Amino acid sequence: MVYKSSKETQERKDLKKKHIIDTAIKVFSINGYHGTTVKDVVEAADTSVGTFYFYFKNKEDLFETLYDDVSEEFYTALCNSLENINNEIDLGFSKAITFFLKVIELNRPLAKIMLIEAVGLNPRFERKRAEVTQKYVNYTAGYFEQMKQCNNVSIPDVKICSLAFIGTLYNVIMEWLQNASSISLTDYAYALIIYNLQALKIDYTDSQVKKGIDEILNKNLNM
Amino acid sequence: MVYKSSKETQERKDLKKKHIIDTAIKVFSINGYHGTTVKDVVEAADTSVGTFYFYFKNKEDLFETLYDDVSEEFYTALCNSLENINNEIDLGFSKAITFFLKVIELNRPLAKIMLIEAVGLNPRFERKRAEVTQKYVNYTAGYFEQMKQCNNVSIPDVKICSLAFIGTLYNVIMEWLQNASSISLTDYAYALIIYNLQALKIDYTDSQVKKGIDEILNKNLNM
Amino acid sequence: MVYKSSKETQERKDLKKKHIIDTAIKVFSINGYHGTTVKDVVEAADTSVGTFYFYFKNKEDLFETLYDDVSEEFYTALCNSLENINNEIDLGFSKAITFFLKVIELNRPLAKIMLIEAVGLNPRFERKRAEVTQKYVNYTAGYFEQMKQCNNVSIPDVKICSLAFIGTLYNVIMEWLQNASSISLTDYAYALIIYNLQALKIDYTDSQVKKGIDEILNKNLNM
Amino acid sequence: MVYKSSKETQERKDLKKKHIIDTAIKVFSINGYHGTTVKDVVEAADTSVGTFYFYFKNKEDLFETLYDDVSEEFYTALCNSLENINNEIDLGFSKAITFFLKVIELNRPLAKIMLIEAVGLNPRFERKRAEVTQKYVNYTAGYFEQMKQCNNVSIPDVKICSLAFIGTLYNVIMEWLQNASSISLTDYAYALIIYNLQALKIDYTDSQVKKGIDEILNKNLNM
DNA sequence: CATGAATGAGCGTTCATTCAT
DNA sequence: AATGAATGAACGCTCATTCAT
Repeated sequence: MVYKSSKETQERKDLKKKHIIDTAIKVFSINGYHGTTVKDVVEAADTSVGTFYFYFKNKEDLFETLYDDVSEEFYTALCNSLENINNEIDLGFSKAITFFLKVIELNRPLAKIMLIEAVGLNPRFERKRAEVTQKYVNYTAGYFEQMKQCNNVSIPDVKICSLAFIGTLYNVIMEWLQNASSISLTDYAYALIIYNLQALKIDYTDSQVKKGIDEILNKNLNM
Repeated sequence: MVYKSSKETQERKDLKKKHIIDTAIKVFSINGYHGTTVKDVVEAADTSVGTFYFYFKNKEDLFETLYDDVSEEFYTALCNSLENINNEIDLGFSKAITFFLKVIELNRPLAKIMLIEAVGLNPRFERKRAEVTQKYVNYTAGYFEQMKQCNNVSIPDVKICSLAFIGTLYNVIMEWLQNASSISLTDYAYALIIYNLQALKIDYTDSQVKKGIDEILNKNLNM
Repeated sequence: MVYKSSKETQERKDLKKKHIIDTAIKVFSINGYHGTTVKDVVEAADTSVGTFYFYFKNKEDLFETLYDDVSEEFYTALCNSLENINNEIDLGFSKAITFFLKVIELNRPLAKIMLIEAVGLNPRFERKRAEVTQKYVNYTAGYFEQMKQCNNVSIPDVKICSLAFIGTLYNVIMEWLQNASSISLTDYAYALIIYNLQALKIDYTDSQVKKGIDEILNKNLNM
Repeated sequence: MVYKSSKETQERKDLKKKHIIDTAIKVFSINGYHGTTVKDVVEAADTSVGTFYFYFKNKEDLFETLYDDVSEEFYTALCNSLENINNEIDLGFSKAITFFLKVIELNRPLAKIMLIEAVGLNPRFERKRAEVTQKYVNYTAGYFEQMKQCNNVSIPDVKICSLAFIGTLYNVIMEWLQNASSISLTDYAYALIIYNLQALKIDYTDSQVKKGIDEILNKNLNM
């Protein structure tokens, strides 16, 4: 049953699978999960249904792998952004949020899938999504916990504050996704940062915040 | 010609339509929109497909009326909750949020539909949902605008702060919806209130916040 | 079971039935039999489905009565037109055809139902239509038989000639029905008359034919 | 990419499509368009609904392709039959009509579809049918035009005479279709030929007509 | 007699999935 | 590995007909 697959063919397979996933992201983000047929995907990916079912168990399997990929990508982005926070918390926090918004902005279709298309698919997937969301919240929570012990911040309940914090990001991004893309998402960074800095009672100066934003915006991101 | 348009039959019709909608809320909140067939709804409502299509143009029409109803209900709840805020802002704010959470808690299926099932249905409906969300944001924004002019609060951008504020509520509710219902949503009220009071730099005392929460929790709500 | 129905109520019933039939003719001629629902008819007739089923057994019953009425009307027209033929055959024949075409022209919707909508409805009705058509053919055949014995005409097979004769009328009328109604059907009378006069080898003069046409066209028809 | 578009598979596809069409002709000619369900067709063709919709856009698409095929076939038959007319017009004309009737006789189901089932389907298709009919009429008209210039015939209006001519054929065929199939359609040839020869004032001798009929009837037709 | 709410059999159609090639 | 023809369960929806009021 285990055909000998040389490294090269394995690579070709991986590439093909990746190609289908990348195409599917585009198609799903335009037509939605239920509005997209397997035929739509394979035609856009210039392949055939048969090939599709060679690489994926079924339509939901595709979406799940795709969702995992995307979610991983964003998770890494979030982690990277927060890691850079050192003892200049206001600067680091500003940079982190701006960075995250920038990542989202550069990957609109991915964001649409994560935040819109993946919601309400079916009970089973809803559970999965809840778990993924939890992971994000936990990561932030861990961070907040750390801040709580080292600094003079006001966080009555780390978990709820994490939820609240991510909620602020979520809703601003949602608004941006649903409206014209002509506006830059990072335009919203300043108000969003202030809101959350104050919410957490982190000491900050306006200049540090603006400095953080600028540093990120002037940096080149490659994703 | 207008024999049967008598008040009684009209009332019976309204009741029947309401009955179908109420049943549909339950069914949709369990199986999701795509997981629910028209047959599911009519069987649960103890009626027939023909009758269904007498009252609704199609499945989407049902969901739309249902969504409008639910959204209206929550909107009213939000308005009612915020209206009671007078010059004791911290108390009023606490009461408002607690009240809103309590309304949600008492209407779990409705909340599930508003926040989960209605998302990512299809591009057309997505637009509708964006508009409804906008309505909520605008209402809160109007309120924040008012506060900005009368009080010593820090709101750099009213619109973004509204989005952020609603985002905090949204995400906490989502977490509650996706997990076991054994926990009371209002348990999250305190941390949520503090987060947003601080975010808006509203002067508050802990006792006022707790008083506000208690007042609402000990009050009987009839919806 | 036999309710006492005074003459007046009976008249009212007849009128209502007639009203529904007349309305149905219009609706059927526009949307076709299968494109017309019972609801369409009753709404156009400003009545209710219940009432409809009081007067008619079902949708097909309506069409059948309607068809019978229309067919009777045309049959009478055909008979009347042919009866006037005396020993000036060419004149009489011309008048008859022109008259028939004029009747059709004044009753476009009826003609559409007879010649288009009634065709291919279903096997059962197809038989009925064949019988009705036969009646027309037989009448004409009887007339041709008569002509054959009295005059110098060439009719090898009375039945086939009848079919052929009616076919010429039929096809010209069909063409007129399917195209813009801006052209008058009677414009086709002359060529049609000549075709059939020659086909039957009836002696004719051009002036007699034209006289026959003119006499009918200048006469007022009330139907 | 074009592996399976090999000649063989393409041929198999064409055959399958043809098979469905041929089966459908039989089924439609028995039950009529509205009396035939897609399920009826696929069961008769020993295939599945999915396959049906792989080859045809929908039920109407099937009927349309089928109608186009049939109509093309008869058109070719008509053209072939008329082309053989040379300077012995009476002989050629007789042969043409007899040939056409024979073709019809050998393809009863096709004729039923063309002349009965295709009528009154719906306004859209009615337009299509009118166009196809027009094509027939135009062809005959072209022929009559030619005769008019070369020979001593009496045709006041080429278009109307074409309509009339085709009408004679149509009605005789209709009668044959609607009644028992025990009678041969070609039995009607003689009377029909005489009717139209006289109608067009074409010089003819009885022997030539009979010769024309016989020649066709004794010839083997392969269609 | 009149009404129109209620019924449900049955239709056309879609599309995820399989499998022979 | 790749193809795409074949499958059929399952869906949304229509509409002729019934019947309680």
